[in-house]
Amino acid sequence: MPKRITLQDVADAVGLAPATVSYALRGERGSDETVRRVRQTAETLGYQVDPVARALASGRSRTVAVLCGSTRDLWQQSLAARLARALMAEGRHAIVADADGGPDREEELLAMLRDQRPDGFLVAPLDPFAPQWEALARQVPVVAIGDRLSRAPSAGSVVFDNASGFRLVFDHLASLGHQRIAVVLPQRPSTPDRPAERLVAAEAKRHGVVTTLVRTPPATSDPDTMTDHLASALTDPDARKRPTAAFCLTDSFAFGVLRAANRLRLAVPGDLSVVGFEDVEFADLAGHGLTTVSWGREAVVDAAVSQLLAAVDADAPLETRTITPTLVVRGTTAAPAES
Amino acid sequence: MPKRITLQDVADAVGLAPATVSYALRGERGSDETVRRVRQTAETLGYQVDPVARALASGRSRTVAVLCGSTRDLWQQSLAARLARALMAEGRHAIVADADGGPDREEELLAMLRDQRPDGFLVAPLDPFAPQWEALARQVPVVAIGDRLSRAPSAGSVVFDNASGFRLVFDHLASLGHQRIAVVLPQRPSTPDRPAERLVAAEAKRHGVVTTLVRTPPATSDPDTMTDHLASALTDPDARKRPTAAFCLTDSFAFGVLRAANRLRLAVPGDLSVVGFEDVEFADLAGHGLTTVSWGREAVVDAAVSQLLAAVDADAPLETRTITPTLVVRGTTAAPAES
DNA sequence: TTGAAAGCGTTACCAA
DNA sequence: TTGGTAACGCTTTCAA
Repeated sequence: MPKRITLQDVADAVGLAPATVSYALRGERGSDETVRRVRQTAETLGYQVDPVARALASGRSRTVAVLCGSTRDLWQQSLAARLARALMAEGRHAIVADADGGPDREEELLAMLRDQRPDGFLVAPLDPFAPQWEALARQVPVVAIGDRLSRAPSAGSVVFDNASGFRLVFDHLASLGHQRIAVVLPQRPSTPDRPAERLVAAEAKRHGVVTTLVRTPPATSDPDTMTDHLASALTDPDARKRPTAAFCLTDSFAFGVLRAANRLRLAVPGDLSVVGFEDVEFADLAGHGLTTVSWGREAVVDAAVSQLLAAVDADAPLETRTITPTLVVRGTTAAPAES
Repeated sequence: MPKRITLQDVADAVGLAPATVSYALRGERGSDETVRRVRQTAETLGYQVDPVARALASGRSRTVAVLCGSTRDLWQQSLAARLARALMAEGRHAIVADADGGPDREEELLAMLRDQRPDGFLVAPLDPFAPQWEALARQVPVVAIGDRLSRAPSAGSVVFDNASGFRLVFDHLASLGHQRIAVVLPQRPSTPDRPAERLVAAEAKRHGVVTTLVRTPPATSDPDTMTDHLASALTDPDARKRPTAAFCLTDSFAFGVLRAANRLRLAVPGDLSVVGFEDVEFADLAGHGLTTVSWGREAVVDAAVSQLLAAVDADAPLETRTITPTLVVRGTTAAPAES
């Protein structure tokens, strides 16, 4: 077990005090000459700071905690992966945790993560109202993705312009002549920044279309559950009451709908047009293609990471950034003629 | 900023020395009565050990480092997410890093991760021959996924029974009458545990079929690149030389092939049957379905995590575990008749 | 069974 | 500009 080279070793080698070496290495002080010598010696000795010791002494760790609601959801999984990559690119470690659907688990994880002394938090909150956010945001920069943390004014956020997104979808479907639209949304209550019900109602009214809300459990690995939930909504015995389009607020749901349609022998898009609300990869390959609202993941990741690191490094104030959607049309068709 | 409650605080409150409290909390020693009192007091005070201080003092951190080759690859992304979830379920933190395709980056990250004092490593090695694995594996338990670390005999591994996987695929395709099969594989050299070329040759010989190797760059976000690479292999002007099936060693490649086929106006599976070699979700939804070899991700994750934690906690020896494949047939059809 | 004291490797404050 | 020295909060060895 090769013993670790410590600051003390470098100090001894260069004939200075550990403190001086520490400062020199960080470029915080020291004459140019000293800094040069110290760096040189550290280099040849192969010295590397010990991040753990540093974290204990300084309270910061060059680590960012990423806490997401559930990586079972493909969008979040890909988001987490991208955030981690972006952070690494900035020289930070990501420590990722997954609340896996439980708000209580979320709270517990938060406490554990805080103890790791991360320099900042990137969270996709399950419960944006939870009281713990406030205390957290006061201690360390926090950027929430998807919902603002209403109780924690000092936290930053990246939110989605849902109103525009809904408008794009309903404009599209209505222009194709769809009169009855099923909206598939998660069971958990909607939040101020994702007021699904309200937006659906508004769009329905604006276009004079009929909507059916289908609430499904969060992305489950079990497609059957999903199918069961969807089947009843899609198979009204009276064909004139059956929805001709499904608008899915999660792409996982969209895939669930496609599966359900398969089992029910509904042609997509012949009998049913399907629209997703995220932009998972391979939307172009699903069946005849899946029309989606795209939010530009790079933009989301960048808005979150750049904002957080600016706050961490330069103490920049946190803010709310809004992501604007685009509609990518694939595979939706006009509503089938009434028979 | 509410001051942190330390071991000292608990010790003061209960009237014992910090050392005693430390031991009692961990259940390492102390009379039953002492342990009870200490725990009780810690509880009411809301004491939580500081993981950073503990890591510095003890050298262990209840953290596991997960290093993967590239989370751009969907399979690895999902693997990383599942590993993280499994680790959390066992009360460990995951610190995930992504070498993002570069073996040199891999080496660099490894050094950084080691400094975080993880209790173990879970790696999907880019370069299983790299010398650094040996030193690492001697210091801390390492489990490699996908390839054994030949230079690090003390490391454990989870490998895939590729021979069986290839056999399943070729048996399937040959039985459907396919005579010319394109095999899409990554450009990076094959490894002892993934001897793609050798297995292809063996299967080709066994079934008397013709194979074409198509080497593509690793999972890229740019579908065009992929299409360009594939196009030439799939569009021999002489139809009797054109492959009737494509066997893709990565599902990302399979999706790439499906995209390429779309652009080339090749019907799938009419003109071209496509088989994937991983089991990404939604394989059932891609076009008319994608036949895949499934490796049971739960099994992979479990084999890796349980083995690693047994070594960490109980000093159990590490071993090589092999995952056996299953063929999931979807959407492949008989080879088109020769014209 | 309990406790005192010496680390663990840095950083930060305050003198020199 | 530099250096002592005291944290940081815990574990561990060695004595009591």
